[in-house]
Order: sequence, then structure tokens, then C-alpha cells
Amino acid sequence: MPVTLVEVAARAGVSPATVSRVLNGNYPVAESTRQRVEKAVRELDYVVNAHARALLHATSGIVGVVLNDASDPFFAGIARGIQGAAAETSRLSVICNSEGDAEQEFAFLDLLRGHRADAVILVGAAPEDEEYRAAATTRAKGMLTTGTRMVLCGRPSPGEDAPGHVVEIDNEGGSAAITRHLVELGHRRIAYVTGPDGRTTTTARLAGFRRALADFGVEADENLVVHGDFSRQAGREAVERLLAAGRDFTAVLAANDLVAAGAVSALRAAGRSVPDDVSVAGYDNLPTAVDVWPNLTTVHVPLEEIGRKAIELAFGPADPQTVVTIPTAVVVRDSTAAPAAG
Amino acid sequence: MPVTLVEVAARAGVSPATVSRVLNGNYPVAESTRQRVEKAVRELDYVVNAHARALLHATSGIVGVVLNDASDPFFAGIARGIQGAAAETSRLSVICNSEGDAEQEFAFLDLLRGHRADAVILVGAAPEDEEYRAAATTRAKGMLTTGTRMVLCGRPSPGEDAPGHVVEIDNEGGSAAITRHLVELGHRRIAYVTGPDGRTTTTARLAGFRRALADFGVEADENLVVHGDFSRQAGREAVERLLAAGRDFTAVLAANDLVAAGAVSALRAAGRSVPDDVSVAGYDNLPTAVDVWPNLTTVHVPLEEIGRKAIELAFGPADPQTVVTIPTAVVVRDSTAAPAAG
DNA sequence: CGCGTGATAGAAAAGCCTTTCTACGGGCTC
DNA sequence: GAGCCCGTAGAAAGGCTTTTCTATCACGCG
Repeated sequence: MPVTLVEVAARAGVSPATVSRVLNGNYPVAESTRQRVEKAVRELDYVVNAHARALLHATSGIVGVVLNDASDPFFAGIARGIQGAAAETSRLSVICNSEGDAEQEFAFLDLLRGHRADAVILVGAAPEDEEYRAAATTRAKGMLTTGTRMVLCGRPSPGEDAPGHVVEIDNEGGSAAITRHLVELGHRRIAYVTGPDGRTTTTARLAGFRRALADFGVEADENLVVHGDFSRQAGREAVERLLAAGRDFTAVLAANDLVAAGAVSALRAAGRSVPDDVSVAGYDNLPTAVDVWPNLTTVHVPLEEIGRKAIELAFGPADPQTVVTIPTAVVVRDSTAAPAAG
Repeated sequence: MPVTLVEVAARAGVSPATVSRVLNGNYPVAESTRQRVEKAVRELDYVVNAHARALLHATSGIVGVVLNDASDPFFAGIARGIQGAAAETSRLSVICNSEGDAEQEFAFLDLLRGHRADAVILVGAAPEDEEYRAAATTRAKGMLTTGTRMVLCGRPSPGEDAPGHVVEIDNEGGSAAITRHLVELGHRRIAYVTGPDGRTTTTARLAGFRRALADFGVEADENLVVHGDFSRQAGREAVERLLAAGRDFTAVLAANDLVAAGAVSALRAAGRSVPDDVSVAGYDNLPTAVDVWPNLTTVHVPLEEIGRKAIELAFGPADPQTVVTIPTAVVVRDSTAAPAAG
């Protein structure tokens, strides 16, 4: 049913080869012939079959982006950067939601490999267990044999032997910096609401928090570390639990801005004023950070830039195994202040 | 370089046909043969070439989603629904950001057609000019000849003659309902901050606003209608302009929740309390609506459900031209109240 | 004992485009 | 006027998998 190149050729009264050459413009074709062919293409509303083309070229013009959840603004920001940069190399980006499930992630990886994706970009924190590491390394090697470039974005390389470039976010540094900000304001009892357990990002951010406290000689109270995930809901519940347990704290540091937003609403519901009674700080500087009142002090992460960088690494000169670390910066807004006296 | 089916066949000591049959499981193969083949597949880490397969089937297992901006929570929500539902039919969703540019949108459409996408889902408001309508109709017809199903989501059909299903959002009804809510609270001077000009969604929501006012016999003051786009920035600036011009209003109705969030922050910056001095209402019930303080009164739009519905229409029994209208519902929260006396 | 039958496997064609190789005219040079 | 080269176009192969059609083998039955 779909129109083929052969039909176009017949209509234009030329050979298939000529039509192909007009379409690709990589071979001289007489002006009059060209026009006849172009007319036939228009009249039949013909588009080349990308599969037949890819079959010859072993390339598809597709960039796969595998992430946890495209509706999460963190991923959305990075994906946006990737799409923009990929489009500039006239490639089509495919976004795949793995829902944080390793099984699904691998399924997508195989699917993309089957489609001979030019590159696959894995975005976001990875599970930390050994089994996942091994499986990921195998997959990464497989990608190479299909000529698919791999870039890891916001997660460390699964291992020395795994091929692929890496765009890392300075999570530990940023987390340490914002902790420092709180300590310098005078906070000593700081609650920390983590991201999901066993994820690289969670671990790094928590480590930065602990390191900064240690640097100042502040003792970390493990009762003030509450585990959650990267959602508003988690932020709300974590703070509710802290309050219910009667914990004493003057600041809450959240795994990201969504969690911070949840924390703010829980504090408000409990009649605590932010930042007068309790300071709250987030991470990522998501658009939401300025919707929350008071506007969130947070750590800026240049999401789109990270995405662009990933594409740059994927299609740039192929030095094997480049690792780029994206710096972060504390953004002070209205949700943090010196603790109330006493 | 990539492993082919023929190589797998050679290694397993069988014919290519047999390998294909093991892989697809659609033809009896002796158990011992199957095992040999599976071993070879594992050892060579083989994945079928999706292009060669698609070349035969004239189908690709891909669903194209074309939208303005995947990082906008409105689109993200719908895309999420689409992805989930598409995955259940084991199809891969491709998200394409058109950035609201018709040129790019058409480029993606052609690209997807070239890839023999099983379906293409166009999400979000469309330009209202005749030229666009005509071009869109042509494209839609072309899709049919390639066997690609078309679904329009959150936009009306470009015309009677254009094929494809439609999932419409009851924008006018929702807008009228929330306007009614404000009028019933006692508001008479209501400012309206629109979405981008010349877009179907903008027009419909504005029409609902006007209709509801007319129903109550409230005269609409055109000075209170300010044009913007669907961003926080637009909401902020619109309200700043209204205030600077010394306009008198007791409520602001925004084209969506992001705009409403911007409006709230502009009002707060100007020392007006929400909802005591001015009520604010949004649209879409985005996650952000409950981050804003006070939590936004808004119109709930079931985004994921819309996405799922789109897939259902695309791959369900192919009645031509189904139109489904998704109802909306007012959600009253804390950003609206009766106007101050006097 | 020959042949039909069922189970399994192979051969070959098809699907659509690109690209190399070949062919054909015509103008130019000597 | 003969031989060449250039510009242009066609023929045909190649790329990878699926699927139809055919072949083989073992077995059982008449």
C-alpha cells in the first residue's frame, strides 16, 4: 500500500537508481530529470522507507534516551538538552521510560540495539548492586559491536572495563556545599531526607552531607536521616515522621527540590514557619523551586547543558571513555535563614 | 561488524530459517535444535536487526508522540500515559519535541512516517490558521497510506476530511466551570491571563470564560484580558502589567497552573495577599498546583488517562474518526475565596 | 514391503533502497 | 574523421530477516 521508490521511478519514467540519487543529492542528475522526479515524489507523496535505508547503512539516525520518568522535571530537563543537540545533528531522539526498573531498562537497551540506534544515553542514578553492574557492563559491550555509542549521564561508569562516555554531576560536592551553607548560617541539627535507597545519586549526596558536617566537626545524628524517594510525597511523609517522633532539628536538607517542596508543605501544615522556625534546602534547582513559597534555596544543576554534553561526547571525536564532571552551584533564596536564637 | 542471523545459524549448525523460527517461536522446532540455537544466540550476544524485520512486516513497533515540550508537565503527563499504554502493547514510544514550531512538527511527522511508525499521536494545541490546517490534513492522509494510525490529543481535528481519531479535552466547559466558581464566590472583576495566541486551547478556554460571565450577566472588561503563553514568566509579567496599569480586579483566572503560579508570585511581590486580596485559579491541575502556596484552585485534567485513551483509539477496532471528549472537573483548594467586602 | 503421514529443517524468494559497475551519446581534440 | 572523455542514466547486486514451499526422515499401516 505505501508508495515505493520503484513506483516513483515508473511515474517519472526513470530508473530507481535515479530517484535515489535525486533524493540523496549525492550524484549528478540532469536538471530536467531532477524536476520530473521531484514532481513524481510530490504527486505520490513519497517518503523513503527508513528501514530499507538503515539496512544498507547500518545506521538509523536515532538516539535512544533511557530514563526513569520523563515527567520528572530533572529528567525532562536533561532530555530536553539531548533532544535539542541531537536534532542539530539531524537525529531523532527516542525517550524511553524505564520506571526505574532494571528489567525494563535492559529491554529498552536491546530494543534500541535492534533498531541500530546511533547512540544510547542512559540518564539518572543506577542501582548499586553487583548484579546490575555486571549486566550493564555486558550490555554496554554488546552495544559497541552494533556500532551504537553509549553515554552515561548522571551516573558513574559501571566499571573500568565498560565502554562508553560519562557525564557526571558533582553530587557529592554540591551536597557538601549546601550543607556548608546551612552550617555557616548556624544550623547544627540538620535533618536529611534521602532519595531512593541503593542508588548512586542518593549515596553521593548523602556522602557530601556527611563529609561537610564532619569538616565542621558537627556530629551527624543518624536519627535525623530519613529515607524516601524523589517525590513530594516522600518529603511530606519524612517530615511528618520526624515531627511525630519529636526530633529536634532547625533545618531540613532534601534529596531534591520535589522532596523539599513536600517538606515545606508538611512543616507549614504543622504550624512551623519556613525559614523562621526551620530552614529547608533542596537540590537540582528545578522550575518548581521558585513556585514554592518561600522560594527554595537549592543546588543548581545545569540540566540542559548535561544533555547537550552527552550528545557532544556521543558524536564527537571518539576518544574512548571520556568522563566529564558537571559542576554545581548553591543558589540561595528564601527558604534558608539563621536558626531562631536559643 | 554486528552479528547476523546467518552467523548464528552457522555457529548452531542450522539454517537461518531455523534460527528465525526459534527466535519467533511461531513454528515447531525440535527441543535439541532449539537449545543449540539459543546457546549460539547467547554466545554471540545476538539481537535481531529491527530494520530487516520491519522491511518485511511494514511495521516497526514504534509509536511517535509529537508535542511542544516534553519538560512541560502538561505534555509530560500525557506522554506518560501514552508510554505506559504503548508498552502494554509492547511498542516503543518515541517522543519528539516540536518546540511549538509547525515546520519541525511536520519534519517529525515525515520522519516517523519514514520509520513506518505504527501510530503517531499529536499532542497539544494546534495553530489556528488555514495554511496549517491544510498542511496538517495532507500529512494526515499521507500517514494513512503508510498504515500509520493518527490520533490527535488535546486539539480538534483539522477538518472533516482529515482522517484520525481525536481525544479532546473539554476546555471550554472546564473554563466556564471555574469561572462560575469565581462568580459564585462573589467576584465580578476577574482578570484573565491567556495562553499563546492563535492556538485552539487558548481560544477554547477564553471562550468558556466569556460564556460563563455572559451566563451570569457579568460584563467582561477587555482591559482585564492579558495575553501571554503557558509559562510562569508570562503569569508574572501579566499581573505586573495589570497592576502597573492600575486595573481593578479581585480575581485572576490563568490559562494554566504555571501561569497561575507566576501570578501568585507577582501578587505576593506586590504585597497583595492570595486569596484575601485577590483570588487566583489555574487550569490543568499540574503537580505544581499543590506546591504553590496557597494551593491552587484549578481544573483537573486527567492527563495520563488522555494518553491511555489515545493509544486505545489508535490500536482499538478501527472505526474511522472516533472523537472522545475527556471531561474536566473543578478542584477547589486554597487560592480562591470570596472577595474582601467593599 | 511400499507408501502415506507427521514432524522438522532447508532453499529460496521477497521486501526496498543504495551503490558500484557498466553503458551510451555527444562534444572535443588531434 | 577517429578516438576519448565527460556527463548522465540504467542494471544488478547487496543487506538481513521472514515465510512459503519443498525436502527429508522415521514411522506406522495396509
